[in-house]
Amino acid sequence: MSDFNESAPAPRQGGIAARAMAARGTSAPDYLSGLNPEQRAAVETTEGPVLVLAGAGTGKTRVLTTRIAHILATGRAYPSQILAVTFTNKAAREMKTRIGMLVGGQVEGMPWLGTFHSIGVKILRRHAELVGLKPNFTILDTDDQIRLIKQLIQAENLDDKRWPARTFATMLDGWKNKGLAPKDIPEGDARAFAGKGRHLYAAYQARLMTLNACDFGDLLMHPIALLKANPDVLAEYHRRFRYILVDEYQDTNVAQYMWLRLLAQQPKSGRDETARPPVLRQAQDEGTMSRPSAAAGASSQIAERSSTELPHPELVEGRGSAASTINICCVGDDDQSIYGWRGAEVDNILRFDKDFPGATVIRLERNYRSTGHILGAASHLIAHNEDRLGKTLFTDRADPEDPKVEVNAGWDSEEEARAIGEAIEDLQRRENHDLNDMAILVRASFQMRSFEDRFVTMGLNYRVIGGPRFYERMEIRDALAYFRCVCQPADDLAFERIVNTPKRGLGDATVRLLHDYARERQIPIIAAAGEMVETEELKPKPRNTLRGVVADFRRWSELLPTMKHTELAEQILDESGYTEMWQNDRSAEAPGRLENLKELIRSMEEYESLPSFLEHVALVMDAEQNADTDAVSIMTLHSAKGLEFQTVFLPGWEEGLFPHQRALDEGGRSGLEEERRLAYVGITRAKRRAKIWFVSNRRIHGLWQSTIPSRFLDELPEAHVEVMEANTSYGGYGASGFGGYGASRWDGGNAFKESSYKTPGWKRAQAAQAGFAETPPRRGGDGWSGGRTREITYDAEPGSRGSGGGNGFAGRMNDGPAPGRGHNQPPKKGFGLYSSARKGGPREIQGELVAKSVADGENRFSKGDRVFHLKFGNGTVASIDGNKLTVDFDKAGQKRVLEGFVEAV
DNA sequence: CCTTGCGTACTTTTT
DNA sequence: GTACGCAAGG
Repeated sequence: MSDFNESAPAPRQGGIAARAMAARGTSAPDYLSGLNPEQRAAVETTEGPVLVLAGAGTGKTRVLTTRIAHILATGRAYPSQILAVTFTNKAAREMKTRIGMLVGGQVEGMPWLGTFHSIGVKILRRHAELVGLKPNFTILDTDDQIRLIKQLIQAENLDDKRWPARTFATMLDGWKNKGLAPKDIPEGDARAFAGKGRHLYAAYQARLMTLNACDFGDLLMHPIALLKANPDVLAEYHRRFRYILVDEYQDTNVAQYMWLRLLAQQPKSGRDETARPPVLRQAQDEGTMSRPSAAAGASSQIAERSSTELPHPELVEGRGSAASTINICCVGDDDQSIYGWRGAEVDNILRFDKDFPGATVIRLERNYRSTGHILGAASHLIAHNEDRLGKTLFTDRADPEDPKVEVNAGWDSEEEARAIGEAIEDLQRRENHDLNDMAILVRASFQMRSFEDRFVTMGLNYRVIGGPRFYERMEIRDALAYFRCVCQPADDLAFERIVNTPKRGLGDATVRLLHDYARERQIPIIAAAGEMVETEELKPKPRNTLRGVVADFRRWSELLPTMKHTELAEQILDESGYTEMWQNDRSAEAPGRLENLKELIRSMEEYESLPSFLEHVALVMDAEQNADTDAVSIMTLHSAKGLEFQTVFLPGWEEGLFPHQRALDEGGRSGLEEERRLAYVGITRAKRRAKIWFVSNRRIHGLWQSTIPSRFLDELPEAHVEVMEANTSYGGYGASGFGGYGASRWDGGNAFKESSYKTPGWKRAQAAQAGFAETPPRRGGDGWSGGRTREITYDAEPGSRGSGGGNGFAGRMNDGPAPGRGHNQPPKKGFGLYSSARKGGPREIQGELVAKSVADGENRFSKGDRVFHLKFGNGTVASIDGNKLTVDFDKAGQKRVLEGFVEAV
């Protein structure tokens, strides 16, 4: 609350503004040197709405941070008068550091640099009571949200199987992304969930209010509602924020757009979700901050500012339309909009100049990251999209040594992993290539597995980026729930989460009783528990247990003010039996979980108290990956956005996977275009080398399916692409084999051989694709599941370029069993691989294959054999069922394991 | 109340 | 193929 009143302090000695000003040179300041003309324009056009279309690798972040430094250095605004929003904490952090580097020292006093959500919280905490919350409201994460919804669905007597809470949560998210309150949702949605859609939404919101809680969507929704309903509050913010900067504008959703429009005080226009009273006021209204009205323009701005407030009279020099005070600068790239499925509206960026009339649009097209081949390939590909503002990346760098973008074919996903693994080792060996500077970017996370398996057997260091984040892990959430109960005795969801964790015999029945009791009396569950242990309503056993739990929480709560928070946290976890629970857990993950808990306590050190820690956790916590060790990164294309690598591997470019079938089915043309943008993002991550792969067989949902090359391959320009005829060290695996064709060049000697779109392998791929393009689209199916592989025929004209990109539907390839193959077996081709794994120390991964490909009756083991298992140790075979063994392990007890996972001793 | 077994689903993910 | 969640059994 405080800094509103001190909103225009004189620059502190050594404060950011002061230092920035001191750093300012007489002519062009240091920070401007090294910018190209477009970048410089983007930095210096401070007044009026500006859209910076920043292509991949064109120095977007640099522009953004330099712009802020410039605004500060020229005295246009104080740090506290700049609103700078990003999407992720990571981006916010990076911006903070980089501004700090420009301006020198730490970025103190940029209180309004943060994510949409964190700034939303900040606004909301100040004015919580205006939307019916208390300032100390809790922020629910997805998990809490789902559990709460589930309760509501059950309360409505709906079958939670037919109406899953997950689905509702997704809908909710969609509504909130669009800024729709219960009364605003479309009729169709209102009738969803057995006609209770709207009712459930309203009930959910009501429940949040009684819990004094918000979900993530509310962090945007509430501020919007609040600002709309309270013009005086809105006016405060208008006076405060002299400059607004938005990162990754192409990712904003409707709600974020509304939020920005409100704060940017954009007057009513055609597309107006943010109707608001005209609140352009003169500065004399409030405080010392001055903000000129739209009409007042630049001159009055200077006139009104006393020397003590803003010491630099050249405040508003020239630029920008004097008639506009909307100093909003949005930076983004429509070609990198890949979050449509979670509510991002590319439209926001596409029509920026209509939303903000008179906007300056600046294109950054000079790329500093990649080679000409990579840019050429990416640009040509993305040019197939219709909905774009249009930008062409270029670079001056031209090195004839630069490799073209490679397209490689493989037999199946395992070969793909193997070949990429070898390519990585090759680069490492021949060029001393850092593993840290290589990445494998996949469309879907299931693809990661084959790489992990392969790299484990190869002994190649890798790290998976993405995955469940630290604070989403079960043990972390459990621990946090304990802390929440101690700090916020009204946190029902937290209490419900851990009453019976570790198991203490307080199951569903007891919880339901507690719940009912609490509801009836309108008190928090913990309080209800406290009361109920004094009554006869519970059975003696649960009653005594519960009494113990209640006493524990009382005790911890009392310790809260006096004890050091890290120690208290440890004590809570120990005394509750939670630590012990994992110590006794035999599973492989248990040690890791204990380690995570320690890490959690460690990370608490940085905070003052348990409550202040909890405040930050909800929004800000994530696990930093350690970059100390050299390792290849494996991640999804989505999480690769914003990163760059020397070499990038792009596997899985097959119809149905990439573009993904579901994106096609559900998104139509725009779905396809988003997939194409994803491909563009993938290629442009590479500085020097991009290696694309596709395979002809992939296992999807447990079934092997034949696949055809992605249409995106056809959209790459030949001039920048090299089609590789490949072979691997496994000889028999000619990589160019499509659906049963033998390796055409597997005798071709070492490594890769240059080829082109004219090679037989490529033509076969085309033929296959042409054939499929003719198969009628099948609607309403669930994509890849439920089919069997079908023989691919190659009777189409060789070399005929399939209609490829055009028809919007991938051919399906699931109509009958592939000849010569059981439909549930890995496609066998070549020789020796699987059988060689049977003897002589097969590794676990290959062992799995053995287990599956061995025919019945050929078992290696018989009852009574002594065997060894990596995880479970030694044991005795108790019974055999096909390739599954039941083994009595000496330590771990009886388990069913695949034959391939054990070895004879 | 806790374990076992079956059915179902299965792209992407930040806050 | 596998993981996860729910429903029935000990």
